[in-house]
Amino acid sequence: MRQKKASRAEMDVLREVMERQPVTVREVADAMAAKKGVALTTVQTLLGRLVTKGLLKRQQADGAWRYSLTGPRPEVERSLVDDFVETVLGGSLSPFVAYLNDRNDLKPEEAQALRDLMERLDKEGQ
Amino acid sequence: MRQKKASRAEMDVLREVMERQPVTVREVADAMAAKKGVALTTVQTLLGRLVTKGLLKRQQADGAWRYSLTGPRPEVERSLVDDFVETVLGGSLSPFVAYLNDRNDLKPEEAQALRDLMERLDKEGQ
DNA sequence: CACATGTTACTACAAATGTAGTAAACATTC
DNA sequence: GAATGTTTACTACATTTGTAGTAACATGTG
Repeated sequence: MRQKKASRAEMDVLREVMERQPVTVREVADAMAAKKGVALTTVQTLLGRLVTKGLLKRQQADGAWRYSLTGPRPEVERSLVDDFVETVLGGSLSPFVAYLNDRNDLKPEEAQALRDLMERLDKEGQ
Repeated sequence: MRQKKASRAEMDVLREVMERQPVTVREVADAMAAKKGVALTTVQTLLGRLVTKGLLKRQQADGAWRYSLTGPRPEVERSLVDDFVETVLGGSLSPFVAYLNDRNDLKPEEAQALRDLMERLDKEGQ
């Protein structure tokens, strides 16, 4: 089930939602205001478009809509990576590996996760 | 020097260029025709936009323009990944790790590269 | 050289995106 | 319950993106 793609601006709010769901328009706007001044109504529009695209849903909660992901977060994130690797890298992971190699601030859990993956790959025998 | 971003359609041709540079409009169009029917002039427009955005440059070669990356490929790819991790994943790599975990068709070199990275991380301590 | 063919430059235009204003609906407070 | 603040629904509009047509220019070929 290929997910409809979010635009770049939409991604910004999608990320906020992922991190605080279920969240209100204002909360997202405030969170974003920190880095970048964007009007409340702009956020509202973006959230609406994300709902239309099926990435978000919203439910009423004490007099205001609260937005949240339609699916489990890990799956959504996964499909984002999936799309990126496919459309941008053309399926090749080497650029990603190169990137990781240049980046030395991996969080311990992340490093651990990668380590686990390697182990699994080894067990599976290439 | 934050690179101007390529749109999705532009990415398609950018990838072709990366793989065959320096390449002509027709070559890119032909290569793409395989998967997706797109007019020669469309490719031309896209290439032009990529030049404008500073991602590609072109030089005359026996009567036809040949397009190629303005910078070294690894660097371009890296900045693509960089941008993705930043704007889409918000800097977190866990989603990527999750993705890798679900994907079991890593090429041996890629798996090896990841393994090398882990080693380096281990050596670096923490 | 007149024509067929390939190459490039412009132009076009609908759809998607980025950004936001305005006004109607509610809720809150003297 | 009139004034005020908050939330939501619509509408708007300039850019950017996706896609391509047309015309001008160059070039190889009888």
